Order: sequence, then structure tokens, then C-alpha cells
Amino acid sequence: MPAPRDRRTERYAATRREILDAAWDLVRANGLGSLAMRDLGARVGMRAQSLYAYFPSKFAIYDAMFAESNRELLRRVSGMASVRDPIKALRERARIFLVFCVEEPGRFQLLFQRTIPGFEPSPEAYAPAMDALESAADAIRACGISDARAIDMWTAINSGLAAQQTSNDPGGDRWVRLADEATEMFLAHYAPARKRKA
Amino acid sequence: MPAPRDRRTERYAATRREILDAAWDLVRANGLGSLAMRDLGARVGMRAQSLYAYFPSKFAIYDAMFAESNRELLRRVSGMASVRDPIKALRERARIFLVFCVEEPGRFQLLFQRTIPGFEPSPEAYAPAMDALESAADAIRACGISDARAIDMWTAINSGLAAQQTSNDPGGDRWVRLADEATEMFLAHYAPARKRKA
DNA sequence: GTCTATATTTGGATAGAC
DNA sequence: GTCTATCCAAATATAGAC
Repeated sequence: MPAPRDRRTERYAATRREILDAAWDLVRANGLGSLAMRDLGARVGMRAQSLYAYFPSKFAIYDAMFAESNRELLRRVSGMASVRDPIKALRERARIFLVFCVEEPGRFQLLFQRTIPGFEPSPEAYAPAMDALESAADAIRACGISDARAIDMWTAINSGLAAQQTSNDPGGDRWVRLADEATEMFLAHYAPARKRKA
Repeated sequence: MPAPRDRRTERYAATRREILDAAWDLVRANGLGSLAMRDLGARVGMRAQSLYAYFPSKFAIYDAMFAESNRELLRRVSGMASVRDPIKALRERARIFLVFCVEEPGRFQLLFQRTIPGFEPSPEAYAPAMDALESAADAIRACGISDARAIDMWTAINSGLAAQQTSNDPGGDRWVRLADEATEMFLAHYAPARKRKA
């Protein structure tokens, strides 16, 4: 089907978008766990109940947020394909990931800390996360690293930096600025003997 | 004051203790964020309202849990003072920390992920955490590391391993088993040139 | 110190009119 | 598609009797 341009459908999609934007605003302001249907409705000029015309439940909203966050992360790291030098690429990838996490702590919490009681992302929402992880594994292999443990170490280091940054120095850069050093440390340990920077 | 043995005071303290134990049970069963005064009361054979005779608010309960968790962590890492070899001591310390985090994910969440909307630990509850951190800094310095950034990197690595473990492989050991390797990687990067294990 | 009773707030969700 | 009206449930917290 060629998806006929349907004004009604377009309007509907636009409102869904508006609701999600409002949800991010609220999460930014009050924290992920404090998102409430009432507030959300108020923010888009609706009663809370009307939101159910767009999302079947609150978790469905979280799920949509989860999905679009993962897509965004995937989009950003995919933009890295152009960088030739694999070492440089890995370093840049770490920076991108950290910026992504730190610029929106609620998003980081949603994606990586699983902190909302009862919420489990749907497989569809989760899928791009696996692509992003696979892409990270590729980048690591491109540096000549084949050790399977390295990828787990890599995710631990970078999510650890992000977590410390958001919970112990929100708004600052005390941990984010360690990104390059962390990558260097990681490479020194896992990459087959390579020249050190003088 | 020699704290006169007062049966009433003792009973009171015992009940507080009982309430906190029950709270940990519930957190273990339902997750940190789902702790509810009703359930808690039921678990100790009281109405929820009666709990207010022992704690002025729910946050006060979280605060007490926060405080005793930090004391417990401090206690465990302090037991390390006896280990002579500083490298061995650091390695052992990482393992202790990881076990501490992984054996009680709700505790990890409470202490390090700051996930309960509105809850801030009191300074008294937080104090032992700073002692534990100071103790970690000592252990790192004992390995000949003076770089101030190293301590931040150390906390990021270890809390990162703990977070990945609890949220992506709960009950398993996929990240915990990387502890020694992480310590090795850390030392190789920060410690003044030292003999590698053949 | 624990209870009953109740206040208060909050939040998710449904039914049905328009 | 949005509203009013409601429901229902859960949760924190207070007042006052016993």
C-alpha cells in the first residue's frame, strides 16, 4: 500500500509526537519516575483521559520513549561509519555515547538503569539497542580486538562513566572528561601491541 | 551518660530493627521503588499507620536503609586493612565491592543510582560513604598511584561493572567475573611501571 | 504502642455524551 | 477526538480512642 496521505492520520501522528515531546519535558523537569498522566495531559492541553486515545497505557508511553531513544543512539553512532582510523573512531564513539547519556539523564535512566517498577520494554523497542551494541562490537573488532570479554568491559566502563557523571556531578564533566583516557586504558589492555603516543 | 539499660528503649530499637529487616525483604521481593508502608506494616504485623511511631516518614526509612548500607560497605572494605600486598588488596577490594552490590541489587540502586523521586540521603547517612571512598583512595595511593583522576576512573569502572551485572545479567556473573581483569587494566594504566605477570 | 477511622493526594483507567 | 463524570486503587499521613 502506498500509504495515502491522510490528513486525519497525519494529525494523529503529530499529536502523538507532541505528547512524547511533552513527556520528555516533564521527565527533564521532574525526573523519570515522576511522570504522571495528569501532568502530561495538562502540558498538551488535554485531560489525562484523552491521552488514552493516543497511547493505551502509561507504559506504552515509556515504551515509545524507550524506542525512540534507542533509535536516536543508533543514529548517532551510525554516523561514525565514516571515520577511517579505528582507534579514533572508538574514541569518538565513547564521547558520543557519553554526551548522549549525560545530556538527558532521564533517558539514560530509562535505557540503562531499568528503574521503573514493572516496566519492561517491548522487543520492538529494544531491537535498535542490540543493533547499537553490535555496532560497538564491530568498532572494537576493527581495532584488532577479538576477546569477547572486551565488549562487556567496554560497556561497563562507558556506562559506568555516564552513571557516575549523572548521579555524582550532574551538569558537570568530572567523569565525562575521562572518556579519552578510559579508551586509551581499554585499548592498552585489549588491543594487540600498538605504538603508544610518545 | 552510661546509657542505662532501659527495657522500653531496647524494645523500641528491636522493633525498628524488625521494620528495617522487613523493608529489605520487601525491596528484595518487589524492587526498591515499590516499597510501600502498607506492605511493610503487614509484614511486621502492624497497620501502616503504626509505623509512624518508629519512623517519621517513608523517606526516613529509606534514609535508615541508606545509612546502614553505607556502614556495612565501610565495614567490609575496612576488613581489608590486613592485606599487605597493595595490588592484591586492591583486587580484593574490587571483588568485595562487586559482591556487595550484586548480592542486593536494591541496595545498589539505593546507594548509587539515586532513583527514588525526591529522596535525598541525610548528611549523617551519607557520611560513611565518604569514609569508604577515602579508604579506596588510600588503597589506590598504596599502589603508587597519585593521579587524582585515577580514583574517579576506579569508581566508574567498578560501579559500571556492578550496574551492567545487575541490569543485564541479574543472578549471573558475566560482568562480575571481569573484576580481576578490570583491576589489572586499571593498574597497567595508572600504576608506575611495574612487573607484568609473565 | 497499636488500633480504627479518616483525611488527603495521587494516579491510572473506563463509560458515555458531544 | 476531546470532554465530563467517575471509578478504583494505592499510598502517605494525621487524629484520637483504647
